[in-house]
Amino acid sequence: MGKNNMKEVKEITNMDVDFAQWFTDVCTKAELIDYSSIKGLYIYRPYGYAIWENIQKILDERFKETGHENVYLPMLIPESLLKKEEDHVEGFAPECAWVTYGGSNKLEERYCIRPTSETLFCEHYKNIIHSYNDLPKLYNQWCSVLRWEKTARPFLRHREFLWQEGHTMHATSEDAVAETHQMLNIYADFMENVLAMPVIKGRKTEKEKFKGAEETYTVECMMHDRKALQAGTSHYFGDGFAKAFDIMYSGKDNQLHYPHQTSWGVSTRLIGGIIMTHGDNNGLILPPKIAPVQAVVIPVAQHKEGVIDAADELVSRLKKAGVRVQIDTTDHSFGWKAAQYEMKGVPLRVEIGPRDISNGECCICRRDTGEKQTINLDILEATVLKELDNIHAALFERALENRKKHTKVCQTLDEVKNFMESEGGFAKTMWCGEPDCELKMKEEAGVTSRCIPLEQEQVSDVCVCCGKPAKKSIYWGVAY
RNA sequence: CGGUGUGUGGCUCAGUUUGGUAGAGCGCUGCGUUCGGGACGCAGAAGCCGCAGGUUCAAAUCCUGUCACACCGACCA
Repeated sequence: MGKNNMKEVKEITNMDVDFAQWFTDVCTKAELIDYSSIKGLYIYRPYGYAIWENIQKILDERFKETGHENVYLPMLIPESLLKKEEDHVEGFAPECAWVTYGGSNKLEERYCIRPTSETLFCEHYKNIIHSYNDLPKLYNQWCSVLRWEKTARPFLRHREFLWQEGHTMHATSEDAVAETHQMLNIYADFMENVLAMPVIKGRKTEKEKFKGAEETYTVECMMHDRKALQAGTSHYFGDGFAKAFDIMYSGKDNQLHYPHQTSWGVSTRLIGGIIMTHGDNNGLILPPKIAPVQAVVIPVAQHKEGVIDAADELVSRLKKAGVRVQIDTTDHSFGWKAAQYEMKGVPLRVEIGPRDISNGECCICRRDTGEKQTINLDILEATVLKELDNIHAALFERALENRKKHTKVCQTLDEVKNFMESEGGFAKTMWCGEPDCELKMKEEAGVTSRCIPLEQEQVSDVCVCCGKPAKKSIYWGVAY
């Protein structure tokens, strides 16, 4: 192992100085995103979109393995349809964008550009669910949705963003609850084992749950700056929507029943999570499993006889081994290329120059640690594959360390306040369950409840806020 | 939606106070020398000064309006 030869990139803001600026610098300089002429509507550039495609590919496989089918529903929702479920419309109406003209004619009824598709799925389900034989319906849709947010940030808060939304209908509440948990677990597994982002699985409080849901489950992640990111959600709806939309099926008992519903989703916000979990002052660091380019081959002194050929040989060998690999034969200097691919977070850099060629070697450099090793060409594929695994493990470990280091068990509100003011992170406490206490935590300590973790731990006997007996443990933090 | 700040070649900005030929660095293109951590020389291209009105002989500069972006709040995947 060689020494760390990386040097800090000048063009991006230091993350310890201004994390928000560092984040936007990475988004634009790593060529993930560009601004469009409308606020909150961003252009996903090829490199950024490729990350999303890799996320899609892996998640889509897992959805299909668990029996889900992809569908596509319209992008416009008639106002009357959106209004059918009261809580739901109350939650989304303030941020809807409306289509009011068709050509040059004003429409009889205005259409909302979907902010989410529960209502459309319900309208459709009403048509196709009649019998217990029609259940379950396990549908998923990959699409974009529109929410007219007041503020916008790349990946974290778009007005239009890409996501998947699963919408399922089940004969019994038990089945629906099981589905809700199954999908939460798929998300958690995906985030940890593919994105190398450690998650806390939990349930949202009444205040934080999705409008119209009976229960909202969440996977919460801690970013490098110790703020929380809700990385995915899974909702159990009970039969509320079914009742509002009059969806019924005949059971084996020849009686009419309401089906029970779920929905679950993750969005391109995950990319924001990846950036803020793994990135450093040299730019992006991509988890190998979703990196569009897993290894970049850089020929050194490429004008010299045989160098490009030797580099091409490495590329085709790695391709054959299943590695997503690229070569850079542009005229930029070696140093420029090294910095460039660090900025873009490519997990491994493979260097080969005249000296290596005569020794039958090449040099491999890890993005996450900067460690370099010179290896015999015989073990090229094995080393690259092994190092990609090592990088994944190291990224996960580092993120987990960060979360552990900045999670504190607190007994009193003052303790939470001090913790948030001094270092910040997740405060783990007991909570009595009263909304008033939750509100007070926000007012006094500036934190919102992140989740009631599924893995409960009795860290005290009384509520952190009011001091009354409490049975639930809960995480608090500042959220994105 | 409130507070603050900013809009000038692709990027970072100077020029605005005091109106008078559109500037610099980086990047880009070409040629040559370089090539194991952001190389160098020479030559070149590139701007309706965010947008719309107004004042003036004359506006990047003054006035009015508007749009966008950034940060901080309130709201949110």
